[in-house]
Amino acid sequence: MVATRLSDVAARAGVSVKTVSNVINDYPHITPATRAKVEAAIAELGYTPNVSARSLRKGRSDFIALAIPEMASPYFAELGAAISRAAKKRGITVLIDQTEGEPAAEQFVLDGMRGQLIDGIIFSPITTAPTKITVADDGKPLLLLGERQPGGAVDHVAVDSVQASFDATNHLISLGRTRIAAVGVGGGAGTGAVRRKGYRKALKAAGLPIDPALEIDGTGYHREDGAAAMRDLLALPSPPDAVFCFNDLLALGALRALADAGLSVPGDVAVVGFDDIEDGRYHSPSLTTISPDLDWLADKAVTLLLDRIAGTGPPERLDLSVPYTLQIRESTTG
Amino acid sequence: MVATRLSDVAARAGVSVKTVSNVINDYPHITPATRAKVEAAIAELGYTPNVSARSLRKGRSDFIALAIPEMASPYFAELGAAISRAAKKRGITVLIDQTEGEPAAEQFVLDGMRGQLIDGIIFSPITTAPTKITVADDGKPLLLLGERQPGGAVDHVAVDSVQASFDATNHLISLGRTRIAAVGVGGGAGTGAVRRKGYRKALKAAGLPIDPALEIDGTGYHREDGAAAMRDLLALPSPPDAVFCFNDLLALGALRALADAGLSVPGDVAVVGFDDIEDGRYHSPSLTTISPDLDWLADKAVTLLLDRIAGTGPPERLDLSVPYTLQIRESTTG
DNA sequence: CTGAAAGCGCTTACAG
DNA sequence: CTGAAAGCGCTTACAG
Repeated sequence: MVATRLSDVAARAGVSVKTVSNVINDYPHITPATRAKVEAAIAELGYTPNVSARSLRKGRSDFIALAIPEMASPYFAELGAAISRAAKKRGITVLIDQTEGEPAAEQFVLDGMRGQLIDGIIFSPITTAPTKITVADDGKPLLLLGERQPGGAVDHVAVDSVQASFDATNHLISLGRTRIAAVGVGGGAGTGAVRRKGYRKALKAAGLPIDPALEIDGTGYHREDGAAAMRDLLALPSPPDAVFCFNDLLALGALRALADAGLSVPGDVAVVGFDDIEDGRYHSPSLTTISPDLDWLADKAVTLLLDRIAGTGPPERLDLSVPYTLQIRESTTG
Repeated sequence: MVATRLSDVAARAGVSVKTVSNVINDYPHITPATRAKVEAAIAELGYTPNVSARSLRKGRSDFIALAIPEMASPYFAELGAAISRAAKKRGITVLIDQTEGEPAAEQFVLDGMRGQLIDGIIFSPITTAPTKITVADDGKPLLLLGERQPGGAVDHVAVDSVQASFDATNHLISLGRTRIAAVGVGGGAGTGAVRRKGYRKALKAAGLPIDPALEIDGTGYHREDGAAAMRDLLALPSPPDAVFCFNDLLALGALRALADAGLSVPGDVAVVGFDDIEDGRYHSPSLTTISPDLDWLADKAVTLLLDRIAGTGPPERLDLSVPYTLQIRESTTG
């Protein structure tokens, strides 16, 4: 596009290209006078560096990829916004890649997205089992979001889902509920299994029975899955008096099904979600949910990935636990 | 990263680099035998082209930017997903840039996002007035989403907001409502003004009075703005019996405020939105709204922008009108 | 502190 | 149909 090159700036400022490059890259040992001359020339010519040339030479693009199942899903949209913001602060651009949960797309990510102009990858898998995740030796730095891979070789940043699910279930128990359903046990990449673990743990701790009829698959984690799950639960001989949905979309779908059935929330059935997306906060009734600190997550994930890219990260793989709170709202306390 | 270069492939296949390049770029006049040899070498070495080098040489990156106010807002998240998908089909990668409605960020976009590795820009402004939008002569191709700029020099793809707002308001009139409020008249980049135009037009056509007290600013277009607007409307000496909100988030906020006030929808107040985001479809009551065809929008926007980049677009600036439907749901018909 | 030159990995005229 | 070579615009040893 613009024809201005580094050498044009150098000519105009009366210095060598090396000097201009030094100024642009903020290297030391430039006299203020030289710097001023160069900066004036840059301004006059409206020069901007050619990113392709720089990447080619340096072997770094200052781009990272964020691979998520779908950006239109509110949790991932909010996550993407947080990560983009955190990266921008560090001069890094985020490329968002939608895998749509397709195994081939997820494998492409695990293979380092070869040919893509990126220095590293933040990946939220949904199809690939955590145990299947390994990094190629010649691959780009990879950081995983979501459920943990015990003993894996990849950095992780995630909420402690077992503990959070225990807390969510326990909240329902503390309200005196005894038939507590779980929706989303079939969730991908280990999510369903891990959250069910916390759910069952809370039931056991309270001396409540575990009833497989109350554990619903809910694969897909969308509103329609939550609504369908709730309809199934209401059709049971003895329906639940509370539901822990493994994400907020499932919970919002469940609330819709409860409204359709003419039941009151939390009077007849209390509902808890997971994620704290904005929809849930404004919904009527507002949704009790697990609220992870997305800004914390984004900051740590970007920082750690950039450390890996720079080769300055710790020698061992890291497993960071995202702070969260249980937000108690109308769907459990009226 | 990977050390394999074009010349390595050429050496392995026993041909020149030119031939390998020809195979990769699908140029004609390659014998099937040569092609097979080259493809075998590529597969054996796991070769992938270096994108920086290619961009530097060709002066094209096959990246386009999508500049939107915020990707966590459901409408923009859904728009971003649709545009990413449409671009991917054509081998183009979309870079999402969040302006957060900041004037400086929007100006940066209008200046062609200099220094960014992109061939063109799809831009949804929110702060910059449509009349202020012009393109630099040396700038990259730019395509605008949102309200029209009459007589401007930039391609546009947008819903006919006047007509759509007329339809939405008319739907409320046809239900016998007579005090119809409008929320969002202060919306950025002309949106509020244009939608109010359609709203007023419908009132006039029906012989209903225009009451400025029923036109609420609603700037921000988020749920909280809709809730605040609704509370203001309910505090009027004679509150409205219907509300046309200029986007779905405003409408969802209004529904929340109506629920808090113990009013029934649509019994006491009917509500219409604009955008057809997924939240509205599952909300209880589900939201009557204007539903633009986002896949149509994404396809046309990407195609037209790529034509501009290639220099094959029509000589005149284009103004494409996105098909839409009025989705009638519970918030107006119970 | 600065200059001249090589080279990152491609694509593309230019010859053959 | 293929080969040898130039050049896209940077950064970075290497000299001075």
